[in-house]
Parts: sequence; structure tokens; C-alpha cells
Amino acid sequence: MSVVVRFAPSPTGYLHIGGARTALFNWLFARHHKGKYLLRIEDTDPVRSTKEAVDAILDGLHWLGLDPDEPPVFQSTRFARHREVAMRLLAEGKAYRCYATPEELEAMREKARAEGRPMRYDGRWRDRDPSEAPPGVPPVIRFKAPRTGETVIEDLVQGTVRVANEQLDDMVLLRSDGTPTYMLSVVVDDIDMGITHIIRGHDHLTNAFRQKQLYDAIGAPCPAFAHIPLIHGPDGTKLSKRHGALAVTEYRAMGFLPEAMRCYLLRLGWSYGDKEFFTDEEAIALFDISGVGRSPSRFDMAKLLSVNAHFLRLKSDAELIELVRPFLAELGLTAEGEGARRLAAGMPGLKARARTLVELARGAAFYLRPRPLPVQPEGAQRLDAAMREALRALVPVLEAQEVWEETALEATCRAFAETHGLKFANLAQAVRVALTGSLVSPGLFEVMVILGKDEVIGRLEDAAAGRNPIADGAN
RNA sequence: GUCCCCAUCGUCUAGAGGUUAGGACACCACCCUUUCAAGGUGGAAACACGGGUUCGAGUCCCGUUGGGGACGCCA
Repeated sequence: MSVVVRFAPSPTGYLHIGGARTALFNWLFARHHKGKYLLRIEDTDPVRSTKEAVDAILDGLHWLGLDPDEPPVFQSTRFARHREVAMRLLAEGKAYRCYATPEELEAMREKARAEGRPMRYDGRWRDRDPSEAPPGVPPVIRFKAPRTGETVIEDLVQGTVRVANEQLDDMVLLRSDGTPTYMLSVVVDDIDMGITHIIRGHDHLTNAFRQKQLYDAIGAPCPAFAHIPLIHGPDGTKLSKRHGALAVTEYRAMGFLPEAMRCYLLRLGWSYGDKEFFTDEEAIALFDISGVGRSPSRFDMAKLLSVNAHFLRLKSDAELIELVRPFLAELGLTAEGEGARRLAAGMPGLKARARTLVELARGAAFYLRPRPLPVQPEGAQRLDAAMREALRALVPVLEAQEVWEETALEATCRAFAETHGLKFANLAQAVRVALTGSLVSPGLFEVMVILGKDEVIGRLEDAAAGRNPIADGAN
């Protein structure tokens, strides 16, 4: 049997970390088994579903490289089919019309709450004759669920999970306005789409019992279930906006790489011995549901940053130059001609110091900004009058420098510091500020070589003359 | 409240009855060093608790505690 899986988000919000990981596991599982990975948009609630959310989900999946193998199925287009199945169950006596009013249901809930019992529909219309139906009340169609025995799920992750049927009530299949509910739609669509494995969040585990009963009633084989543990926030509670349940596209904006995102998400709840990093090929070859753990994990930004830094360093300089362009643009910078040349030359030194593309852009900015360079406040403090004098004195020395390469420049600067009675480290920091506007940068002499003699002398003169504006700290 | 699930360093996890309980992130120290990173070396850091079963339990069973999830004419 060939594997068919689906990712089935409801378009009521953005694709967040949890959804992204569910999609990833489905995608990986399908690739591993050479099966199909489908996308179904569960837009059966017209009030909460939006076009923007659909686009955001599609965009997020695309960025992560998790495009579905076929065009997405919109659940709302399949109402007629869902209704058809409901009517068939009704005709077969496996479902019935219920005329209970919202008020009655609310009263039932109140009573259950007061008695400390689970809030369940009491089945008052289950065996009642339709002739007793109150006039003018549009009924819902309820599933006639088994009342005794138990329902058992063989979950690929959770193992055997069972629940007593008394715990479950007669769920609504068709609302009084004739629209199908989620529970019905999911089952019918999964049957029609030929889904073999349902891989989804653990929060759906209890739904699985009801869905299992529906499969049985419809007479369709039940797909294999794999309920993967949820991702929690750093404090162990439900992942929320303030934790990082941001749209995955927010991570794109923060300068994360999709492959880093995938790798991080993969290792959240799944592992393969001590292996930490996986290429896509490795992940596809090694991924299996049996490697998925059962306990929930917490989202950890520090680890994500570290993983991203790892994948950033794996990128070629040429790739990085293209990837960083949009982030440079946000700083109002472009890298053309001389700027592109400097960026390419400086990339090895830059990328070792950046964990994200945002950090990379910020670190690269000094190569691209026009003179006089803005300097950060902490850096400006290093340029006191005495140090400015020293920089002024350094200018002619460097102008006389014939061999403009790292070791020669270092020798020159060390000798200069010695003859002027300066600690080399202090001189170096002052020069660093003059050349980069910051106390932190790639190697000083590497920077000198990449900037070139004229630019270096120009920047030193700016600093000596106190021409640099103070950066506003935004960068 | 009822039902279901979960429980190894702060975090992600390895561990399928006998291990000095391993790795990664973060943290600390040292090395390197012109800053910051990167890199290298080392360190601190865990089996929630209580009962069983067993010659032997992080591993199996039960309970407790703690955490999470589900309980809609939402999905």
C-alpha cells in the first residue's frame, strides 16, 4: 500500500511553529515512504476562515520547502459530499435527527457541571420518534455512537489508547443549517483522499476516538494514527504568541534559514541517536515515526539560533551575498560594484560572527556605508583627543605602506604602537572604531585589506578630525 | 470536574534490565587572540517521589505528585 498523508490546517491564523512541524513530519514521512503529501485547507467555518490566512499558510509552507504534491483541497468545496454521507448514515439508522435547542444543551451542560460530570449530550432524541419533533425547529444530525464497550486506537506514537464509550456522546454531524461539522468533514475527506496515515498534533488524540467510530459506521478502513506531542513555550505552558508561536514567516524576517528551521523542528520530538544535524537527504532516509518521542518539548530560541548559525556557515559566500541583500536593503544599503566586491571578500569573516541574516547584514554594514561612518556611542568613547592624535599620526605611516596585506600591516601597526608608547590593543580598538564604527568586527587587518588603502586612510582622517556622527543605536 | 497523554542535566535528547547515565544548546573556566565570534580543551549540570517485580530497575508494574491536552451546532 502506498503512503498518502496530509497536512490539514484551518485557515484561522498563520502557520506557526507547531503546524510547521506537523507539516514537516508529514512531508518527511511521505518522502521516506515514497508516498504522497497533500494539503487540505479546513475552511468549514466561514466566520473564522480567511483568505489572508490561506495565503499565509501557503507562503509559510513554500518558504519551508514543504509545498504539497498536489493543489490544496478546500474542504468547503466538498459540503455536498459530506452531507451525502451524513444522509446515508441517517438512512441506515446510524445517525438521527436531534431537535434539542441551544438552551436545552446549555442546561445539560450546567447540570453536568454542577454534578461534576463530563458535559455530554444525553441522547434525548436518539430513540425518539421523529413525529414528536417540535414544529419549526430545524434539527441537527447526530451520530448514533456506541454506548457500551470501548473504542481503541493503535497510535503509532502513543501506543494503544483506549476510552470507554460512555465517555463519548453523540456528536453533531450536520448543523441545523445543513452544514457539516469538522468531525464529519475530516473523516469523509480523509477517506476520499485515500489518506493512509494521519500525522497530527496530540491535541487531536481525543478526536481520534470519535473519528474511529465514524470510520466503522461508514464502513471504511481507519487510517493509521500518529499523534505527535505538542510544542510548548519555554515555561512549559501552551505555546503562545509571546513565546514564539509566530508565523513561520516571522522567522524568515528575523533572518532564519528554512533548512535551519526544518532541522530544528525535526529534532523537536524526534531524534536519531546523537546526531544533531541532518541534510534533507539524511532526514528523508532516517525519519520514521518510531523515532518520535511521546513527551512534549519546549521551544528554545537559543537552540534555534545556534542551529541557524550552523547552517549559515555551511552556505557559500555567493549564496549568502544574495540572501543578505533584502536585509541590507532594510538598513538602506545596497551592495553593487565596490560594495559587492567588499562583501564577497569579507564574507568569510562576517559569517563566522553571525547567527542570522539580520546579524549578518548588521555586521556587513560598515563595508557598505559611505564616509563619514557613523560610530556607536561605546566606540566613540575610544576616540578621545589623545587617540585622535595617534590616528592622525598613523595616517602618514600607512600612506607610506607599500605592501598592503595583513601581516605587513600588522607589523607596521605594532611598531607604530611601540614607538608612540601605546598599548597595541588600545590602538587596535581605536582603529577598529575608525574603520568599522564599532568595537566588534572581523580581524582588523583583514578589514584594512578589504577596504583598501584609500578608504582606510579616509576613515582614519575622519576619525582624527572627529567627523563621525554618533550612530542612533538602531543598528 | 471527567477522560486521555506525558515525566532523564535549565532546554532538546541518547538509553529498548547490568552504562563511570552519552551527545547537543545554553552556562563557567582555560587555550588561541587586535575586539567579537569561530575553533580547541576542560567543568558544573539529570533519571520527580513512593511502593513493588527482579540477583539486579533510568529502563517493567502500581500509586502519588507535577505538567499538558480534550471535553461546542470551532477546527
